[in-house]
Amino acid sequence: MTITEIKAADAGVAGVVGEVTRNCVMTRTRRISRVITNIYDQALRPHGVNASQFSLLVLIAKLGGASRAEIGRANYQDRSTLTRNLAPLLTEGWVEEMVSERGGRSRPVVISEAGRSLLVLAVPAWRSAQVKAQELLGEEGVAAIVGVADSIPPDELVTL
Amino acid sequence: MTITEIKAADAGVAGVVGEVTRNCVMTRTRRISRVITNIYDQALRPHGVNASQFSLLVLIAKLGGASRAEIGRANYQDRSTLTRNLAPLLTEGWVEEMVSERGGRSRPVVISEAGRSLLVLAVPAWRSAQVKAQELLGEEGVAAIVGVADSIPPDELVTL
DNA sequence: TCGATGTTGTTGCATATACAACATGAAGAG
DNA sequence: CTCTTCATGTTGTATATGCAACAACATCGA
Repeated sequence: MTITEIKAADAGVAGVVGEVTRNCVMTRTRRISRVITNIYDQALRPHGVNASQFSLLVLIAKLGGASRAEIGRANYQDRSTLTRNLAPLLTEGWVEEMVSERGGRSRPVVISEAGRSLLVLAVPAWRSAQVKAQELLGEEGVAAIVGVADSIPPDELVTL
Repeated sequence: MTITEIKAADAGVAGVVGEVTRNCVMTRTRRISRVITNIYDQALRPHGVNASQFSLLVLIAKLGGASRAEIGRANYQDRSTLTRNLAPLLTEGWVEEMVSERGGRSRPVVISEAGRSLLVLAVPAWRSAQVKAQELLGEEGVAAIVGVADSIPPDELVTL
């Protein structure tokens, strides 16, 4: 490699770094996710539940008797992730296996009485975190994030 | 618990579920993060690098000789997460330990020649994913996410 | 009825993420 | 110079995340 080529390559790298740094929405999306998740984690910690678990529990309550695969699709998560994220909720007794009416391997889950109690007890902490998050994101930011999330097509997960 | 109390509790839970479902920015932020990350993961896969790693490598290149703690702060990540996320990059040889000038336990890292090559080779895949992501997010969505991410205060991670 | 096909759940593997606790070393206070 | 304090990096633990491969079950076509 000649000096010229080395300089060209370096310029190439610098260009790449600048382009990605200036524009990458993946980097920013993940960054926002970490920061926001942290806010809710802190607020919910006293209740022994984390952000991801609280979120999943609400979804399960909303869907009411959905299978793992259905929950996964509703939440844009892999089936296997769902199976694993469900484990702590089952251990804590916030969620229960249902007697599956629908045949197949479908194994629907429902929120338990303990789960409902947790939601009611922890929702003030969620509200507090929500306020902080809204302050951090700003009005436009909140509107944009809600708008974007609520308009993701149901089958957007490439694999699944 | 009387029938009345049960109904009240149920109404309470339904209210909580509705409120969180309609408004939670944490749930949405995490959802967006999963979907967007997936897009870049797929595009970058042929190059043997994932979204998180590509992102981190660019950051390391941009910072040029930053310590783990500094990289973590720049990326709103815990120190320990940085140490661990660095491992695959070191294994692949995309990043190298520097001879630390600054004393203390500071252990700065730099991008290697192999790392620079990877960036140049993989950037077309990144661009392709970036286009897909922009289509999914929409112009406003992209603007909002960039604006939000770039305005997070440097010390926003509660713990750190 | 039987075989092909598709869905569902699980498990092995690799990585991402954070907290708590610890060891190390630097910098100041006295 | 010593003790305190602070920043840094690592490790143990727990969870989150997705892919690949597999097993189990349903359904449909021939």
